[in-house]
Amino acid sequence: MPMEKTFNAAEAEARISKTWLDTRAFRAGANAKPGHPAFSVMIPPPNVTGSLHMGHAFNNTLQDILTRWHRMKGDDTLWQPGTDHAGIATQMVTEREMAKNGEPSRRDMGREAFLSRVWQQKAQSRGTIIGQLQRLGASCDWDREAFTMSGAPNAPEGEEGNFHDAVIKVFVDMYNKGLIYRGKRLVNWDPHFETAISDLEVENTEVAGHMWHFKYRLAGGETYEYVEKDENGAVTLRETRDYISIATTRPETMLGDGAVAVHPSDERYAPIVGKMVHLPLCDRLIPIITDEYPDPTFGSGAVKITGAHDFNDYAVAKRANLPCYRLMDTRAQMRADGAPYAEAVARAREIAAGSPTNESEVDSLNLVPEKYRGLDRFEARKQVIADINAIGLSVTTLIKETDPETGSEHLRREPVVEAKKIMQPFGDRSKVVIEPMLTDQWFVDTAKIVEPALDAVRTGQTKIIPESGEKTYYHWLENIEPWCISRQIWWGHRIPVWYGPNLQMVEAGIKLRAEHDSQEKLLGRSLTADERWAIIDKHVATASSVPQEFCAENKDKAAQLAQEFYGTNTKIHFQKDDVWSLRSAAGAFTGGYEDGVNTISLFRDPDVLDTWFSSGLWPIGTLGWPEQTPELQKYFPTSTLITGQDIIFFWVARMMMMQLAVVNEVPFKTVYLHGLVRDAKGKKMSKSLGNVIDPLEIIDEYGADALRFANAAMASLGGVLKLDTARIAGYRNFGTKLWNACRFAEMNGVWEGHRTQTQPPQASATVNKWIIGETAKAAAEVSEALENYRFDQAADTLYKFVWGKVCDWYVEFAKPLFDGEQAGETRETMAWVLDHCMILLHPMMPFITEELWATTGTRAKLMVHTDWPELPARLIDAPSMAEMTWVTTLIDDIRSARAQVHVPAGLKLDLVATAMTETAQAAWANNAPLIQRLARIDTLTHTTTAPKGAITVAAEGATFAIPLAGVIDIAEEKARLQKTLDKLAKEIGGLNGRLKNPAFAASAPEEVVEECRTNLAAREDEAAKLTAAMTRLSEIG
RNA sequence: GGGCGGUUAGCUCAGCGGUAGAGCACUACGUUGACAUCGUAGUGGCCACUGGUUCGAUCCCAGUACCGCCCACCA
Repeated sequence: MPMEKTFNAAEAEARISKTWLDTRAFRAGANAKPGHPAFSVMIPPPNVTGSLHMGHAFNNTLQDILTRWHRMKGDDTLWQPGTDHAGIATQMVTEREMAKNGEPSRRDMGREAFLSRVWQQKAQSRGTIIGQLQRLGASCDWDREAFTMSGAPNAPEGEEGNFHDAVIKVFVDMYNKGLIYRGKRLVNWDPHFETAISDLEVENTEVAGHMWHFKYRLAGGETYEYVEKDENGAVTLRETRDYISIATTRPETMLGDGAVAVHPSDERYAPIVGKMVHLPLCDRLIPIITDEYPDPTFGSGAVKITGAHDFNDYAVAKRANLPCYRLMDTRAQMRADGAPYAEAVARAREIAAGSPTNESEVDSLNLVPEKYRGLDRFEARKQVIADINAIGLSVTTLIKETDPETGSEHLRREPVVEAKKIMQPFGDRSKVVIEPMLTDQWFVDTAKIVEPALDAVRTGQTKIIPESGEKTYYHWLENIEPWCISRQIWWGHRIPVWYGPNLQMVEAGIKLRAEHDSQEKLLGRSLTADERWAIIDKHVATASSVPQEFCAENKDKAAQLAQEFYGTNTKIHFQKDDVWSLRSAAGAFTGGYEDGVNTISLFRDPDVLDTWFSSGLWPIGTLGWPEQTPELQKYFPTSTLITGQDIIFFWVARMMMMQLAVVNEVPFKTVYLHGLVRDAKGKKMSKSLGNVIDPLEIIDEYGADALRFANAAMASLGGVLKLDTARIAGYRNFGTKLWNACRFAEMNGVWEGHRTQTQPPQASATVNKWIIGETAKAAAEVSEALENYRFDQAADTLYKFVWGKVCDWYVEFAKPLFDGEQAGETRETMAWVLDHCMILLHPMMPFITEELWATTGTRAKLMVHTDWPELPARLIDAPSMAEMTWVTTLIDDIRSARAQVHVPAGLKLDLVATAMTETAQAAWANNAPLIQRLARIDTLTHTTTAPKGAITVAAEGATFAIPLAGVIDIAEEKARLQKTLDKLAKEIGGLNGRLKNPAFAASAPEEVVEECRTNLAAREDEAAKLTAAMTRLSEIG
């Protein structure tokens, strides 16, 4: 059956993909040759509920090109696929889906039920992205598909695997090595998802904000002389003040202020440092303290310090040992819990006066006055401002107003509110304003594991390309902050830590148990819950609030650790999962108590790990670690990681740190970083802009190969990736071009009885020798480009070779040859050349090449397993190359000359040679039919004198004339010649200028000088010929 | 504020010491033994600006302007 005119991608891709999958063509080690190295790539796992976007398409195309290339080379190749459980994102997607379906909410169904619901969601979505990757042609070993939550305790059937075990083991190991710790820190809190997030998950965005100025009055009605001076020390303002002025962009946080800070060098406030001020709206006094943090030149120079809701203030509060009062709940509403305000503030005053306290008590005190309790933080802000304005504690300014009716002017006082651009933190997922929040969280002590990760890149053990990526990497790692890894969500790896009472609490527990029992005996009844809690609180308050941690792989091991810790005289009991607090932990003492054996209650930490903690273990986790699997032996460290530069910190740096910390090896030898795929204009693709290009639609329209080739072509190192559909269409056309060259070959019997040949035929015709050489050249260039991750150069080379050399010239040259003596050799050559086009293109365009491969000959193996060529340089035959350059240049020149003087394209002309060197004559003789055909020349005659009324074409070693007396417009031909002469003159001028400069001859390398001379001679020769032609034309007209 | 990149044909980009290239777009012609998803020919550039190094700079260095991206705690 003859070939169709075009490749039917829609039909063929599915069929070919099935063949690959059915034959397990992508399995690890497929096509591996003995003695060849391993080549392994870890896919950046897409979110399990995600779908393929252009970034994936780009990223995976590059991985696939490398993988297919190495597989063809015979390397032991593994491309490890899989998906990420993507904690917050997946939980969000599932909850949204549940809401849509009218299912009960997450909290209503409870943790266990919700988790199985997420697993269900995962099962549903998983096929989507995997199928989409397969449509792209991704040659992953699909039998090895991994999942970052596989083997989790609640995983359903079919989700076995040990990724979860690996994650937990790493946590436990790192914990035991002191690399992971828990602490109450100020963290970024996402009020929408009600979880902590890491620094990296915060997006700082500039928004329009306001700055308000408040007065905090000095206690006891004290006053001071407030003096401002200019830079020369001259007094510019002097007044008696009974207040200090502070500025804030977040007025609602003033309710939690612990102090006002000024710079120690700030003379304006020197008289009042150490004095107390009234905190407006609150019955509290706070001190004026000094700290290096306030900038005397900014605002009033005085800063309110709210330790629990601002990162800078927190640092100041720590230095000054100020209590940090938390004002908001997990949803960033003003707290409504705890004791009434009057009670809380009374206790706060005691604490301020020096009464002993601890972190947990401070945290439990709700210092939000009743009227603000339960308000959203932004609502509270409005209220606070209004209330401060009302009591006259805003800094005001005088405004002159004109009464529109009477025209009379009067002055009015108005609070100063500055409009100001402020940087505001937003959650990268939730897009809500992030609240610094003082909570207990788990951290990786990154400072302790960062050095090996830095060294690995510094020493070149791991190479990052482009090189600028290394600078970014260093910059971040050298300034690394502790990594908050606990998340207050449900979908994820639960932190393997159980809490029990610390020894102080055990002691307190024994005491409270005694009190509890004696009370009951005294009253002769059971205590009420309130009575019981009162006892508990009394005893717990004096104990350290830090719980005893038991970090272990599982419950049993935790129990074992606990038993060892508390001694045999205790009974270990696990509290229900979802509730935990130290208060209730202590409360457990009032529960099971039998025969002098204390019941110790353990609670498992309800939090889960940051998704990036588990994906940080992707390289070893997917290979079966902690088992020492053969795959781990063979494929780790992996060869190349290809990923977006946007996750260099999230993922790359953390993989480096974690792999080094866990197995003391780098996870990969090379990291290839690429930018974000943007639209043709360079804009970010976004739904709101409506410029999103869906890779699947592109595949439907142009085929996967076109998209892939476009991706490769735009993958220049470090550049911005602008995707233009016009370009994709162009590469689809490129595929068609190759297709039709093969179709042409088919029509000419090239494929008859063809079997794959690694070595080219012994060619006698220059054209065949030439194209064999061009093929060898292209193959070498493509290999080199891929070696250097220059996908763009590989694509460019192939495009130019296949279209510009094979199709434009070789196919045309072959046409006359098929009729001659060298027909057989030419058929063989063409088959070999086209085979190599397919092979070299296969990593980039796998579908069309696999299809052509099957269509065009008898093949021992699928294209996907065909050997990558290593063609010896001797195939590049210099004389043939030179001769064909002469031929193609001559054809180009004749065509150009004809077109410029408007000779009809179809008209065959005679050619007259007025001068020809031996080389030129040989070149002509060898290729006459080719030239005649392509330049539309009838005959070649030789004369010594050029005919009059002819156009002239100068070639190397020859001058040709095309007699056109009466046909051509003399003026037009003169113009044409003049144009060429002008160009030559410019070149000659340049070359001459250089050669005549003595410094040039003295300093430039010999070969450059020589090349200049040769060039000049050639140009001058050509110019002479054309000048002569010009003269002849002038003689006529 | 700190860091990293970019500025080359109308558009999107290569090139990065020897005097500028591709694709697309555009113009003219064209069914020449595969291909109109095509062919042939052509138009189009003080390679951002200013200095410096060099025999020679689009390319190296310094500065300027503009444009991106990343990081950052000015209340």
